[in-house]
Amino acid sequence: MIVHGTNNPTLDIMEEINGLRMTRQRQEVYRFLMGERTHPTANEVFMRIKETLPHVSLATVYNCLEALVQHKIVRQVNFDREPSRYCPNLDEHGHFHDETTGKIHDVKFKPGINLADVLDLPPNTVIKDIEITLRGQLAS
Amino acid sequence: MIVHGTNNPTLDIMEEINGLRMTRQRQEVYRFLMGERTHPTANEVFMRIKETLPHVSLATVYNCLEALVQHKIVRQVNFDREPSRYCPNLDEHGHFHDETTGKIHDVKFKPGINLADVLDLPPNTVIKDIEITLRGQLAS
DNA sequence: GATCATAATAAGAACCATTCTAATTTCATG
DNA sequence: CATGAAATTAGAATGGTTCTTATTATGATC
Repeated sequence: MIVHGTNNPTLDIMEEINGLRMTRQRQEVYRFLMGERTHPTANEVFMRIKETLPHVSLATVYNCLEALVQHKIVRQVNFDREPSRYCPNLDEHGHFHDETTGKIHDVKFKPGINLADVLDLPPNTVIKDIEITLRGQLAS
Repeated sequence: MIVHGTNNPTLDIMEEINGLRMTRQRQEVYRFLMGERTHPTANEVFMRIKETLPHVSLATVYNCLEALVQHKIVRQVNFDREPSRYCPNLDEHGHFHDETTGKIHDVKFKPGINLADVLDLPPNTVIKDIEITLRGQLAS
């Protein structure tokens, strides 16, 4: 198999983030996510970073996204069974899917709100991850 | 194509629910969901109602589940990108996925809690659906 | 009850987001 | 520079779900 191009970007920052080695591909994926705030899908990331890394593969995009998610650098967001979307906002927040525009908006919690105070969980429950998604429309 | 059996269960309740005609297959799907509270997948529903309707097809199970969901008779529950699960509890509630047992538990909101009071939504937002999912483990 | 139009079901093919496989390349370290 | 581990690539495979088409059941009307 022929793998094209160089992965030695002498001018690029390659330092680790959260213990994850920042390869060129992970860097491009991450940089794109940080710039875009539209919660793109894996395929949208792929289409876009192909402009910079023409020989990147979709599998690599999936690998990069998985690595970034596992190292808590980005979050994976799922709406029903639609393709997963990716979000660089690490603050605890939910997602609102506007049915009119199709856009996804981050939703903050009101100040002082702790989800454990809202949900009737059994005592001593260890919560590792919370996902709050809403569908609806922004009134005109 | 040969379609076996009869769909004329003289002894069964066939009245509509929420405007949905209760065919034999929909009835069996619904009855099973009401009895089970383990949030089964479509395939699990299929395996089970085959015992009663040996010639039911998986596509029909999916059709029935979709019809039940669209008529707000059951809820569809998604965890990440795992197979959808189905829940006959129509009260507003979330779902807790216990990683230790693999089981899914309904999570009620604490009394007097209104989600609109918790989330920082733009004014006049119309929310049509909310999904709250948690992953973690029940402490011993 | 017979006829007709419509809806639901069955079986299997198709779809498509995602994961896997195997080969190659890159990287970190000595 | 050599070596081993990790990352990338291309393409095949996977699997939950949806689609297609033929058949059957249902409800309305006579």
